[in-house]
Amino acid sequence: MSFNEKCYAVLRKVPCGKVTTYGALAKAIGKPLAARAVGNAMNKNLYAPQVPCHRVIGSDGKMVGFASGISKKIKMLKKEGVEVKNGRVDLDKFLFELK
DNA sequence: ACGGTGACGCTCA
DNA sequence: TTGAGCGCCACCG
Repeated sequence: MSFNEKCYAVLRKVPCGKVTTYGALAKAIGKPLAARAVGNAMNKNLYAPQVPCHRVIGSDGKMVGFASGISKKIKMLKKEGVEVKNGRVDLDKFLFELK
């Protein structure tokens, strides 16, 4: 089980209408400071349609990166019931507690 | 084994 | 409040 696989495993648990952050995800894996590495894993995204990488956002609730386009990402989230304002998400309400 | 790269995160100006 | 800088970790050539 390589690092990126763990990322996918945890991310896969995030339900619709909820989101998580790279930092939280990294922390859940056991590497609180590996947020960057997580992003790297998402970028590779070997498990493309299987993993909801669009539910992963920045620690401040701002969308970052995403090769497919931020706009599209926002669209998908809103579609799932996540309230997005100016490319921002209310972490207090939509941040999923990873365990 | 080494160095470069990147979908991050925090601090300081 | 926004922008720039520095430190992190894992993957790839």
